[in-house]
Amino acid sequence: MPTTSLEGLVAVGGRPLTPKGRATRQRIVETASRLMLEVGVERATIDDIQRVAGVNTSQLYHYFADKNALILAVIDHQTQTVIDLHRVSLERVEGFDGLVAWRDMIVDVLRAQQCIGGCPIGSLASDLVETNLDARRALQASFSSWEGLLRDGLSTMQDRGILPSDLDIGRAALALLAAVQGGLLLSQTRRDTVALEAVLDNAIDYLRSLSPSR
Amino acid sequence: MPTTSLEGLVAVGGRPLTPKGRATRQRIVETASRLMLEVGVERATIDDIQRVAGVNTSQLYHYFADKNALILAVIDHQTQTVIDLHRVSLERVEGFDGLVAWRDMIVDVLRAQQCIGGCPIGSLASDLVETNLDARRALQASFSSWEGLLRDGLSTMQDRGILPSDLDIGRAALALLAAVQGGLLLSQTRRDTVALEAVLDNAIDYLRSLSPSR
DNA sequence: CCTAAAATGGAATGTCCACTCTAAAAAAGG
DNA sequence: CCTTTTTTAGAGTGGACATTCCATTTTAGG
Repeated sequence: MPTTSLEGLVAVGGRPLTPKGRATRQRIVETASRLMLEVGVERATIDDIQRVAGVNTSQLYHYFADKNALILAVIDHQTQTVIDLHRVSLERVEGFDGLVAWRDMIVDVLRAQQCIGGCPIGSLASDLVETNLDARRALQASFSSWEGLLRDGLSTMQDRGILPSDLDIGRAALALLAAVQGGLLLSQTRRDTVALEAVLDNAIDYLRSLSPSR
Repeated sequence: MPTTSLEGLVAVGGRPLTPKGRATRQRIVETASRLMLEVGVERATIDDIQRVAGVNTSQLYHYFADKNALILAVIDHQTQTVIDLHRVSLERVEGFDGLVAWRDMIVDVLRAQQCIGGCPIGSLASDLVETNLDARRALQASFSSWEGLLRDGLSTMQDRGILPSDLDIGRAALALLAAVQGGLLLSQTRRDTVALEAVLDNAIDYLRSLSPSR
């Protein structure tokens, strides 16, 4: 398995990184992440990434064996970004207010970027699932973590009696995640947040309809 | 506006098509549609499409000015396919049974293709929204038609008193469509239909929770 | 300091890919 | 039939793109 145990701490060939090297590598990954989100994985050229990141060919290939390795690093990076963002929002969820705040956060983020770009993980998934097995597996794991965050939030609500104890939390979390993905894709296409708002509101209202304490 | 008024009836330069020409054009569009769905728009090479469709370069460029024109034809074709499929399923919707049958149809189709490929329109959208304005507009229209089909179904239910008269049908239709898209993307990534089933079931159950007659 | 390793520089290579061009075969239609 | 249009043939082109290679500069650590 070509897994990097410690992220971003080695270059090609397992060579260690100096602070400077780590910074360069980081800059490449961040630039690649942005470009791949903006124009897709295929259209984000190595040349483009080089130019925007301000590095040259050797630097890029010093830190990544090939474009595929860079793609996998981008997946890790975007997963980290999304998970961090949603963790702070979801770990405070103790009731429907928290869930609504989470919904608002997602909508606000999309609006802030003018409905451009969609989901950092979802768009990678769309680009890569059918043509890159390693990527598909990594993205599956990303979705899993994200789903886990949601499950934890719902679980807290369940413990507090806000959701029925016989509710299948895992399934509900998966449905919420799907709602986010679909809402983002539609909103990205339509360039307005209505679709995202509608699907998330309905998903949350559905849970509300199950709530015993209401 | 570069709209083709009558689909598939002219070659480049507005030339009319003989039956033979129409067949060739059709074969190209169908092959391109399949390949673009399977490997994405970028990776579906003109060469690949030629080889699989059994045509040569001249034939392809006789019917399509460039790859972009082919892409737009593929969008039209896939839209037609999806709309036709969902119309037969949705125009019978008069109650929740019909909605559930529609859900089952979507799940069955995905299962039949082993969760490979995702949504013919959704994956085009993901590939093209950020880099191809004409495509984005066309796909926006595709989603709109699809949404209209759903709205009609919900409207029938509303007329029959199965859904409350004050329900925002448009918003509900949009949410359902988003659920389909998100469910398909997740299921495609996970290679199982659970995500699609979960999000659609919840979306339908939400509508059920609003139903006066129940 | 001095040496080994890491980081940077950038030209060069070969493949892939969308698209063009010239020409011939087939079909329409008067 | 004979002319015009449509369809098929397929070699060729120029650019884009991922990757390689050789060389120099910078940093780490004893």
